[in-house]
Amino acid sequence: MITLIQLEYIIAVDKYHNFARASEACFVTQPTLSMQIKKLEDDLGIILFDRSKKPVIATEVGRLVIDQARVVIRQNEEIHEIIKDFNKQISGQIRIGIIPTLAPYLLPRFAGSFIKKYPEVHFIIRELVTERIVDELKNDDLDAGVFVTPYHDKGLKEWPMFYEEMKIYASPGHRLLHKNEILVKDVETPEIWLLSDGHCFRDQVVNLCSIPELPNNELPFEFEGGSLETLMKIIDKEGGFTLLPELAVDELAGQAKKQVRSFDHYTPLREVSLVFSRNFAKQRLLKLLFEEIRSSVSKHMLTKERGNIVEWKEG
Amino acid sequence: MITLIQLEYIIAVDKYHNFARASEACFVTQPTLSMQIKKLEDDLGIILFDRSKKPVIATEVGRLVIDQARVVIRQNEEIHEIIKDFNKQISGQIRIGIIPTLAPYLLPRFAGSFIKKYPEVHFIIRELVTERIVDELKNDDLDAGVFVTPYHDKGLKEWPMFYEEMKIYASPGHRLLHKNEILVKDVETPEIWLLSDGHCFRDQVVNLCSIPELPNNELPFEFEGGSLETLMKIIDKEGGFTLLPELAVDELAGQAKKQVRSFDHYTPLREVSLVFSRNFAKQRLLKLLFEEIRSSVSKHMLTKERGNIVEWKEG
DNA sequence: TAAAACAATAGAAAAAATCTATATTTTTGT
DNA sequence: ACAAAAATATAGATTTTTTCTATTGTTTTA
Repeated sequence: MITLIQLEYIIAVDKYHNFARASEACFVTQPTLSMQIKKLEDDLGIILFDRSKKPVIATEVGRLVIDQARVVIRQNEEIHEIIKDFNKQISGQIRIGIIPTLAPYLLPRFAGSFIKKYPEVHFIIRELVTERIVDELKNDDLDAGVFVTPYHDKGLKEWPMFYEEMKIYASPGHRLLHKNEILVKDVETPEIWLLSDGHCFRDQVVNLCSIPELPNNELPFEFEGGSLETLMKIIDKEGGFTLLPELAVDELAGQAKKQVRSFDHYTPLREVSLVFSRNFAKQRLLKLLFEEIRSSVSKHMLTKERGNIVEWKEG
Repeated sequence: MITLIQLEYIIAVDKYHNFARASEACFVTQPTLSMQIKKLEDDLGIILFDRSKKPVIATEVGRLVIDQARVVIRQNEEIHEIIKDFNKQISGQIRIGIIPTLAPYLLPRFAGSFIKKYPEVHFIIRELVTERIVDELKNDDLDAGVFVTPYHDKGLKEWPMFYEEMKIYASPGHRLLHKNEILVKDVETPEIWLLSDGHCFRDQVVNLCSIPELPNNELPFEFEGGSLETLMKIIDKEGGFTLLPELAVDELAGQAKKQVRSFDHYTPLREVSLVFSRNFAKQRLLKLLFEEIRSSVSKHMLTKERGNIVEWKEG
């Protein structure tokens, strides 16, 4: 059976008149290229290149076959062109609201590839807390929201996209990092740092730890903010710990990675959905966005079976 | 990277509107086909088939991509057409003489594929003993001969094609079959059956066993013939043994296979060549025939390094 | 509403492609 | 003509990919 790779290889040899240089151009080693060409020659029952002449030159049949190979490769590339053209037909405007604990980690994953794939779509993104997103959805100032569900609002439709694990981030040398088993009750201490009110992730942590209200009075100061990055920097300096969602943790590098732990025996998850007004008409673009976001996160996050969803809002 | 197989698969699904039947048509299992199509869809970043509808139907982009896939496949098949057309240019007559101990085993291996590949070549084959072939080559009644070399004739040119091992074939239950080591001296007995005079293989066996002349007087009757098949049948019935060339042995099936042994510590070989008159002009067809025959025998026979060539004619 | 048909998924096994190291052949320069 | 260099082929190990079997999860049909 002929393969497209083999055709690429013979085209390269025909171009460079030299197996070694052709193999470089194809990003493989010279034996790889030699073997594939030999295999193709055996399959076709003909000799494509006259190796006795240096530089190597195509045989009489080889010439004809290589020219046809170019046609095949060109027609194959046409498939990509067809898709690009088709995606250009997808046009219009889409206005998205996304919460601050997701935006910096999720946006870079799908925004670039989405706008490249659908160059005719005008894509507007605003970073807002959940409550604001819901308001604007209902006012029709936004087309869709990306936030943590279930939100329990009859007027909204939720398409769950993925499930993020809630992990622990502690200051270097913190006692939690040395425990060989971390349970939920281990984090039910006033030592925990939280985002300010209004951020659903704060409510989720409070819910998980089942404490009515956590006074921060053991900590050197109170923090009012919505940035996980800031929170981490404070913890590194002042000590203590917090919980972080999985996508934020994935970004960490080097030393910081070692300050992360998972809960044992119980995996708290937060469900992230694409949310829109129930009577929203043009769902086609949303469906494409939904697929794009899902394919941008790693596969294991697509299923909720690995843990338990933590609610943050009463139904 | 798109592969041609994937394109075949999507064309099949588009034809049958059903993954299982498409997979049958492609001679693979349904999961194989499903996975390859999924892989292609991921690579292209689009969905080709709408599986929610039964029977499955191509999506809008899917339709465009599948149509282009047909173009790619057709252009690829054109490569084979080009080669077929080219081979039609190869025409003319070629008259070959081949010895009786090779003809029945070697001819079926290359004759069919050769005439199919070069339909414009008129191919004439005659089964003759070496001496007759040489005569007719010199009379120009044959273009080439296939026989055992070296023949030591200055007027002839020999292209060695392959090397056949000489093996032992004994009647069922024969003592030779139970020896755990068979040497050349073990077969130097009058119990050995041979072809009649004029067959080079007889001379080779006599040469190998280094006995001036072997009287057959211990055997129930004398055999005059040139067919190894007949010889084997006699041995099965009357007892005794003979030597057989490798290609004849390869044909054996079931029980007969168990009556075959190889020599230990020493592997006698016979060299089979394509031979032609030194002043023969049109060598192009001969070269093609040479390649065709070589590619029809198994690879290990192409080299003489595994044993020792037995001569049969003084230089 | 149960059975049948169909496609997706998981894990193991088989096949194929690729790599490194080395041999062989051809070309080049003296 | 010969040694060195350049180019391609070959061998064996390793990695990657494909395919298979078995099973699960959906949708359709009766």
